[in-house]
Amino acid sequence: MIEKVIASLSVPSRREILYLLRDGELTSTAIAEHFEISAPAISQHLKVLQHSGLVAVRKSGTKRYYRIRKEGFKDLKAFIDQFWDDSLIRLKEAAEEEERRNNEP
Amino acid sequence: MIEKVIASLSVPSRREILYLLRDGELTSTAIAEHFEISAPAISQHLKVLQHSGLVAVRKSGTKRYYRIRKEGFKDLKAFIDQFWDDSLIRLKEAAEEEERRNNEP
DNA sequence: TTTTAAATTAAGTTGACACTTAATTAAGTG
DNA sequence: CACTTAATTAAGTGTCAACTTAATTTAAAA
Repeated sequence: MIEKVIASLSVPSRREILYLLRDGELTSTAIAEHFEISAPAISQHLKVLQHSGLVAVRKSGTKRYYRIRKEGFKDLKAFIDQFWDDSLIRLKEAAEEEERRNNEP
Repeated sequence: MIEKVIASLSVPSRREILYLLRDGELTSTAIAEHFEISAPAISQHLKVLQHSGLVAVRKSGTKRYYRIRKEGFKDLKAFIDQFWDDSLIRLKEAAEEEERRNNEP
C-alpha cells in the first residue's frame, strides 16, 4: 500500500486536500472551493486518496463527507522511521565516518 | 523540500536504492548490480535522491560512495506526524464520530 | 600515453497521469 | 414530475519524467 500512499502524496493538490481535512470533514464541493482546478479534478484526487487509504468518506443524502483516515499513514511512517531512527544506520554511519577520518587525514 | 523528497520516494527503484544504502555506503556500480535497469538510469536516480537531500556522496578516485542522509527525512516525517499524532485531529475525529452516532441511529 | 574503469551527461522515446469539458447518476425540493 | 444540487464518470489532451543507447568526463593503471 505504501506505493499508493506515496503516489497520493506526490501531488501538491492532494497534500493540500489533506491539510484542509485536518480541521475536520468536508464535502467535495467545500474542498473544491479552495482550489482553482475543476470539481472533477478534485473528485479524481479524492478517489486516489481513498484508494490509498488516506481518506474515508461518509454519504448523507447527495453529499459526501470526506475525512482523514489516520491509519493510512501508518506504513509510510514505518518506512521513514527505518531511516530516521534505526539504530543500525546510526552505528554504520558512525563506523564509516570513523573510517573516513582514519583513511584520509 | 518536502516536494522533492516525496517525488524522490514515489519511484520504486529509488526506494530500493535507499533500502540498499541502509546497510552502509555503496558505489554507483555496486548499486546498479542489484537492478535490471541501466547504469545511467541509476545515476539519474542518485542525482534525484541527492537533490532531495536523501542521500549524500563522497568521492574517492573514480569512485563515488553514496550514503543515506538521515536529516533529509526530517520534513516528511514532520508532515506525516501532523496526521498521525496531532491531538487536534484525534479530538475532531472523536467529536465527529460522536455526532454521527447521535444523528444516524 | 594509451588503455581501462567508474560514472556521468546528452538526446531522444514512451507511457502515465493531472488536467479539461461534456455527459451522467443520484437524491432531495417546488 | 420537472428542477436543482452534489458529485461522479467518460473521453480526450498535453506535459513530464523514467527509461534507453551513445558519447563524454575523470582518475588511475599498464
